[in-house]
Amino acid sequence: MPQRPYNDYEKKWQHQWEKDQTYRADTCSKAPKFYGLIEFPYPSGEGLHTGHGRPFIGIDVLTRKHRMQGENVMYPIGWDAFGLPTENFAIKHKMKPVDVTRKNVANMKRQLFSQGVGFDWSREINTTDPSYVKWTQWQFLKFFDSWYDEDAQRARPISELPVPSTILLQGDAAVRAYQDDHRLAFKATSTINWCPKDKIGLANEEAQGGVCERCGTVVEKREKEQWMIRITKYADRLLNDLDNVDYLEKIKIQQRNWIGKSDGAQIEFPVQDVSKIVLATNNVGKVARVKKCLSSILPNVEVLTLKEAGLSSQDVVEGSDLEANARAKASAYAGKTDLPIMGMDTGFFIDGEDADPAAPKRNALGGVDESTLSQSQIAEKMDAYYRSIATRRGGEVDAYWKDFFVVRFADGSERIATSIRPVVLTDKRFGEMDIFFPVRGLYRVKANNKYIAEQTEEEELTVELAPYRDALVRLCSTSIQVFTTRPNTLFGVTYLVLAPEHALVDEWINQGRVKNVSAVEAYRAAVRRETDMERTAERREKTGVPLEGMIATNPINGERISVWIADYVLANYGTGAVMAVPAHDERDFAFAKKFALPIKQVVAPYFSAPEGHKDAVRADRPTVRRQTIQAFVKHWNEDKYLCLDWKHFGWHSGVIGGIDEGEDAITAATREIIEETGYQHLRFVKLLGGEIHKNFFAAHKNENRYAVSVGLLFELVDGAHVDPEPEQIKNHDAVWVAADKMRSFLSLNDAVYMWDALITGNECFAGDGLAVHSGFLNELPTWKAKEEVTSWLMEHGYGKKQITFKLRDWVFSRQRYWGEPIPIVRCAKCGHVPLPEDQLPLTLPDVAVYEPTDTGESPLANVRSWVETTCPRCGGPAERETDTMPNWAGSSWYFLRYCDPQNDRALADPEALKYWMPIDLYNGGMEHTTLHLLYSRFWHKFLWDLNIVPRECGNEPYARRHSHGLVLAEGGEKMSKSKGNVVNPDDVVREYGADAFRLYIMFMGPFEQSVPWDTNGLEGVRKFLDKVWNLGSIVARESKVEPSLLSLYHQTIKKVSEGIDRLQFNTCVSALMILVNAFQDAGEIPTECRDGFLQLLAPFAPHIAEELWHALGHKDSIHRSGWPIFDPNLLQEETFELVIQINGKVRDRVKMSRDTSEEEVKTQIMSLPKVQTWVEGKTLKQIVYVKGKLVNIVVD
RNA sequence: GCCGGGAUGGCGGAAUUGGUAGACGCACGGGACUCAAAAUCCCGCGAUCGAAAGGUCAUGAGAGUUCGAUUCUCUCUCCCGGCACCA
Repeated sequence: MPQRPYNDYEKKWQHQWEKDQTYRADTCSKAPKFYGLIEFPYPSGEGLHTGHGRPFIGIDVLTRKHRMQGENVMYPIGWDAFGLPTENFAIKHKMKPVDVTRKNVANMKRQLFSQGVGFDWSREINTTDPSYVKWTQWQFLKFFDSWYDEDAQRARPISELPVPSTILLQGDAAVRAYQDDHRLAFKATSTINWCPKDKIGLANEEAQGGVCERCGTVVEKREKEQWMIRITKYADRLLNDLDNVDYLEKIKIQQRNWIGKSDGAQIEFPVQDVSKIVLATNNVGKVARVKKCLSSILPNVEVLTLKEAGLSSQDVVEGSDLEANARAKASAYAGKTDLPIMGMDTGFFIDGEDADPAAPKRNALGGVDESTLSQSQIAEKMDAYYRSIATRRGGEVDAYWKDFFVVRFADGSERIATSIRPVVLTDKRFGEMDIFFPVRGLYRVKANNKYIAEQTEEEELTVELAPYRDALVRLCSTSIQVFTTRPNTLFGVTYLVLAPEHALVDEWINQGRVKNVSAVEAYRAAVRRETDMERTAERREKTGVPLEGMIATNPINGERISVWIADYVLANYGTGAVMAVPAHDERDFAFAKKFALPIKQVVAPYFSAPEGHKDAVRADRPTVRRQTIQAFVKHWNEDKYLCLDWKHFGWHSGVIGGIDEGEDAITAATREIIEETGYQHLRFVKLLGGEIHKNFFAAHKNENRYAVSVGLLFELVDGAHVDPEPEQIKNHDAVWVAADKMRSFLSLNDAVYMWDALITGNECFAGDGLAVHSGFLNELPTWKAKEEVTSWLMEHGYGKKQITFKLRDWVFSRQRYWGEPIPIVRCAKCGHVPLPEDQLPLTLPDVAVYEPTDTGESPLANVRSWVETTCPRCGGPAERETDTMPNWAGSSWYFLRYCDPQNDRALADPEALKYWMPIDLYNGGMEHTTLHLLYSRFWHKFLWDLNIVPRECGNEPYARRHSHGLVLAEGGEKMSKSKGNVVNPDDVVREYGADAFRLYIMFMGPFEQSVPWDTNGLEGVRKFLDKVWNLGSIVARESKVEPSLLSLYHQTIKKVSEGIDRLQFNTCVSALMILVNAFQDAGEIPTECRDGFLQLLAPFAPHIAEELWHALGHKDSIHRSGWPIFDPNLLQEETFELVIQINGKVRDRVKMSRDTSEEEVKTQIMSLPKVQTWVEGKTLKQIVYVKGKLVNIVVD
């Protein structure tokens, strides 16, 4: 038997393919395209291990099939080459990262080549190439140069950002600051996770569980100014667009969880500190307005005019501007009352007019003495004046109200607030003039685009006057904003908790309102010292400190509640504050227990039988409402409980009974237990959770019952027992049930619920149910109560619907050398200035020392010659940004570059992108489903928004995403260098050949599951390949082909074709093995099967297939030769084996012709001897016939 | 704790809409060839009772739906992955 010289032919074909460019993709092709992608590898010094082979070879098989089908296939490869391991290795060995990278790439490239992976090497890219870095930096500058338009739901150039007139008025610097606040790439100080070992800031994603993802070191917190990217703006789109892509379901779920959308409400809890306030004016209009605004949010603030406060009006010398006027008015009454005095002044400013801020109204009056005119004359004059401006300026002019408020307290302290209400002046006239606000008829509110006279009072308050009202509220109280997903529990709020870092805490401390400052500060310091590790440690005891002196008001019921700080509330989620509902939230419950805070049930579990159930409410029967109890009675010395078995109704429950008029639950339960069971000496132990509601048909009373029920636990003191009255026990027996049988014994949901409460001791109910003890919400189901309470909050200005995401903005700065420099220059005069495009790429300085600094600054900061530069805008001296980008940057767009890898005018030619995108299949590891996948989807959407990626490509880069399982070491553990269990593919390829390696990798198990490596398994596929090799010596017979063999051949085509499409490679290999075994058994390969079989084999074992293909006399490569097609008529043979079951058990099989009719089948099988013996003496009940498969004879 | 996914021989795993459980491969046992070994080929290989024919039991455990359940439903146990004080 000839040896199979795989070493010779594998090398031969690998070189031939390279020479022939067999796997090259052609962008100009008219053929349908197929873009298959694997995650490009990081060129590590260790090279590839066998696990890497799985995705590479799997997608190689898939793309080879598509190529053979005549499609224009792109299967590219590149290197994600920036990164810490290379940098650290280079530092350690005194090398340059660029050289380390080059060496590693060469090695891994050789490995891939030797495995016969059909990559299009002409498209190879490397993220560290300056030609690639250029475009990564260019795209960063696009983020810098963009803002997110919420209305249009897309990114737009910053030049298109509408800047409010109030900002424009403040000059260039203010405009720049405003723009900086809206850029998608922005700089912000944030607490970062700092790895003291790697000396690098980590993204939240890289510091999960409080340890560094790379080295496992416990991370520290540091404050640092970092570049951030506003990925949160895309949260909704990243979430919703998952519906339009074909990802494995588990991948979608992970993405959804990571984005973490929560639907709820934002609620404002006022912390009022002013109860009476005097307005330093007798202007009725102003007073009315203030009263209206305040009463809507702080109803118990009493607003007095000077007269009402018993103060006589004084002449006030007007100041030079609004602030001075307001201040002067307030000061005029200082010392004359103990009440706070509010001075206010309001001005009307017209954009572009030469307004006099000191006396704006005089513009309208044209210097006429105000005192000589009546109110209506003033109004008329002003009306005419403003209208003339609007008309002259083309109908519409930007204008705004500016209000200034000063509250002066008796102790001399002041609180100030301003509000700005933008409006548009028009020459249209609506409604009547308001003598106190004389331009009323002429303006339109910018925020809602409605003319003043058309506004409802509601709109006036919530839209037009919102800034005004907010300012007033701010003067009379502080308010705490909380986010909750369960606004329906608002009546159950018993305290508030702020994150220790919350800004309000600082504010209150500064105002001297917190009475226990030292305790609060001590707690905050302790929290700051904690690592994330400690803070999130499991089953951690709740800690916290009350803010003494701060009392909040529950807006829905006016209850006064305490305010705490505690580290279980996170500063960076929601509003950094929560309303605590201990009865319905586990964390709040634990906290309330620890600090003895009140717990108030506001949701009752609700039980009702589903429609059609025997216990379901019956429409034709009356409903009787009752207070009831359900009691579990523990045996006096055994672990068992007294229960009721309702003989005729199928119910198993605790002792159930009604509460009579004037009775409490314990008395009622005691009475019922004695009456129904006869046991006498009871001791009450505790209540089981709160009340529950239950609606059902009470068969024993023939009526519907709405029961409000309470669970109780009793203990029997002794066995004293008196037989109960027969009347009491006609419906049920009292039975003893062992504790461990209780759960399966109890048949009623409510009984099980109470039992669980008994066992777990859990008094906190976090589920949905009916609102109770909740005023106007009572007995509404949770979903409805949420709606109702939210509308109430909106109506009363205390809150609104709110959606919150877990997703945080992307920390984009790394303080390391081996990454893309961020192409920004810091200029003292101009701020952050982007590098002009013609200065890209900004390359790393070629320096000897690039070790990280302990200060947390990038090593680049030490390279002064590189750092010092000139400002591209003003030409003055400036410094370069020294942070570099994270690895995720280059990998967020590499799939676009593959489409046109050498382009130096664009990141890729739009035509190439249109042709190739989206990616037909993207395969990668589950470890990248949260980060890389999300970042790159986001990045792609952004480019798409800006039309850099053409519309035709779609806004999702990956049409289909799949993931592969790990290859584990032989013992089932993860392969790792430290464990020394890594299998090197080079050894495998040398010893068994590339084809055997590939085939085994594909055969070892389901593609998406983790499977341990097994060297013995490799022997199996080697034997298979030997068989294939030796098939050559089997004579191909031209004579008639055995029908069963031909049918098997067509089945194999079907199985392999479909299997590859579904990435079920293991079953494809097994199908090929079955076919080869059949060829061998037959001693022939039918000529008509010969080529097709090799074609089916080619994607898996490309070398041997090519070798045998050429041995058959073919001149061109098998890999572009076509793909066999099965004939559906040949899939089945004419006869089949009918399975005969009797009562579901297989008793016989019989050959049948496919065209036998059902009748014939049935009569034929009944006469079979085996059937006879099984059926004899029994009555035939039914015969089930499944065509072409089986018959099931059912007998009695 | 929450969200996913899973559990099938000694092992990796098959069994697309409920229809012959254990395909294919490994390991193991027996045989042929050989002086012998390797390689190769042939046979066997879930458990159990039986001389055999054949029966019975078996897809993590328990229940249910069905003529029929590895597949669907419920409860539980264990394993893997992800998230984790996210209000």
